[in-house]
Amino acid sequence: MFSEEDVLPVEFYDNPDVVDIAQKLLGKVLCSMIDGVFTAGIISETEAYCGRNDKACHANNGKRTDRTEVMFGKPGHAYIYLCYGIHHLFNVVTNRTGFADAVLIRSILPVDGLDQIIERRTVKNHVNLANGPGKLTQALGITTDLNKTYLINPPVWIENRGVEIPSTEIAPSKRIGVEYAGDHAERLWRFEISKSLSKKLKV
DNA sequence: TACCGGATATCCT
DNA sequence: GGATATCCGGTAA
Repeated sequence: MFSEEDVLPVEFYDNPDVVDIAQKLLGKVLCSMIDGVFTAGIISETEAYCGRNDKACHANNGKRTDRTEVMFGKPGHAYIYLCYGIHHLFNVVTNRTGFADAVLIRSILPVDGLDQIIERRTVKNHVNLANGPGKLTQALGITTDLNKTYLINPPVWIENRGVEIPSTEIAPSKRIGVEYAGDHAERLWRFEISKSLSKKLKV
């Protein structure tokens, strides 16, 4: 359920270092309350996208379009867009107004509403329910309808439940699917909780 | 108007 | 493990 006490405040997102935020989001809990159904999962994989000098970012170097406009707005809002015409991908807008930084959530470990998550995910395999950017939005019932929503209250918000991820348990790597970004694709701006710790956090 | 993408399920060895 | 069909909105021409 939504808790004023645990929700991440906007100050968390109002930070000029998006790579730092991408790491700090690991261990936090992405929550949704949709059609009266509460579901949530521990964020276990993220990617940082910077609005300046980052060819992998949709809003790179002031590229303002209808789609990217939300990234130039206030931190703590959701940037959700359709990928491959099928998948709804969820990002958190960070940094102050005018700076189009965002963190893509790539994977969560389901912790609340497992039955509803299984119901939403129309697949036979119930093992890897939310280990992908398109899978986790389906698991939590998040669609592009929720683009631009403010993530400090329902229907979608992020909580700090006190799970600390030591830096030694964070594995950096290259971002996925951004080959078109040339040399910027080489940056290690993808962050995952180590396999061993993920296992312990799994419900 | 035309191309292509911050991906995934399923089937195959 | 690897290959493959799949969907449609954004973007630039």
